[in-house]
Amino acid sequence: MTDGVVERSRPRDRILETARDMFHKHGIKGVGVDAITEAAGTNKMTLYRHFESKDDLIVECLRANAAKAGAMWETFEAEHPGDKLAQLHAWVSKAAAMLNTDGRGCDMANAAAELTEPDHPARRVIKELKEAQRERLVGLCRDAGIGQAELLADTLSLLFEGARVSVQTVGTEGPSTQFVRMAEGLIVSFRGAAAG
Amino acid sequence: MTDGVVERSRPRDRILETARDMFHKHGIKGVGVDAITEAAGTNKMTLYRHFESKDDLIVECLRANAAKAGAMWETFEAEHPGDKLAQLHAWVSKAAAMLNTDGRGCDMANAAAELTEPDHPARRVIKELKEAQRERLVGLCRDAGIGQAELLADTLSLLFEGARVSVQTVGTEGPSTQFVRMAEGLIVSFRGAAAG
DNA sequence: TCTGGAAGTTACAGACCGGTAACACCCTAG
DNA sequence: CTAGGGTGTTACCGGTCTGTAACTTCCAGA
Repeated sequence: MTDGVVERSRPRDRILETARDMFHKHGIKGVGVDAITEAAGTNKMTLYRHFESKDDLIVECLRANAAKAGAMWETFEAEHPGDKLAQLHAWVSKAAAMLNTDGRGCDMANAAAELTEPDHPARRVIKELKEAQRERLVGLCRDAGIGQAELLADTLSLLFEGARVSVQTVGTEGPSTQFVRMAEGLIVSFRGAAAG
Repeated sequence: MTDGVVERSRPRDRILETARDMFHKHGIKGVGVDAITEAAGTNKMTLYRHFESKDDLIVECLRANAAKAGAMWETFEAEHPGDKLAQLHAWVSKAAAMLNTDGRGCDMANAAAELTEPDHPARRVIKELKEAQRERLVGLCRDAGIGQAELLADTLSLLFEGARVSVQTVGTEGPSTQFVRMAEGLIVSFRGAAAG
């Protein structure tokens, strides 16, 4: 009933995919390894043959999420080759779509909220992956010819991040409905400013 | 060592205060009722004489947090009586200060990330309290003479919310450093626009 | 066909969880 | 002094958690 990844793929892949889905939906501490392996159509021993611990599995899930998010950027480039400004608009559009289709926030942000131990292995990879994402957005803004690229990128990412948690707390009818208008207005405003 | 609320106050107050602090620091599922009562200098039975369940305690903690946040607004009015624009700037300043002094995000947002059950009692009070906070900020913007008060209030709250999760994921040196600049720029921009 | 490794099964350890029962205590109001 | 309510103490329940041990089954490749 709950399981959906019982296709015949390698157990490790099924576990990773199932864990990603369940962590996303129910939170990390809200899902036990037994539940993951059962939903993945396998068993606990197999999980512990492929992952050192639950923490290790968490880290791998976060990396897999980042990889999937990274693939999204390639579609922007593929759909608007060379047109960095169009890719930036595509980012806004994609972000807005995520707000409406997914009531849960960013997996990394949610994980950071749950895993409070300062030296938890997930914390350093969260920071690493978030910084990489920021670099990417800054680069896109810069290549789109925007002067204060860092400031725009940071503003956009803060808005998006805030919108995701807003969806999680008050739902899709809250402040997040204004996200596109805010983001597009900012881009216009930054493009209007001195581009050097 | 960890406990700090062993002053002689009523056990219920000590439990509530301690739980607020521990939930904030370690997350909700990261803290057990035993740990709370021990840190509060009391015991589990006393907790369950004052609170129906852990979920009930969570709800009361969230309400207490909101009450404390509400008190903050009164200081704005007290320090800038009648000057709504100054109060808005005070809000920005206070928000920025929170970003630097508290590495954890908003308790309600964190709780929403952890408590994923759609009908969890905490979810409805989170929504209720967040909506009340939004109303308050919208009202302040409107009273400050800003035309698109809702849009500014939503933008500011999304920025702040995003900044808090950013601090939680990448630390205080990330995009959140730009929060004040972004917020003040927005206020200027909105004041420049038609105020009707 | 044989073999070796991957995967499945069962059972368990040890800890922690939320929540309750039964009882002893203490302190204040009458 | 006494009665009673709030509090503290201890022990316990049933469940869940991560992680492991020992063993069996299965299947692909030589």
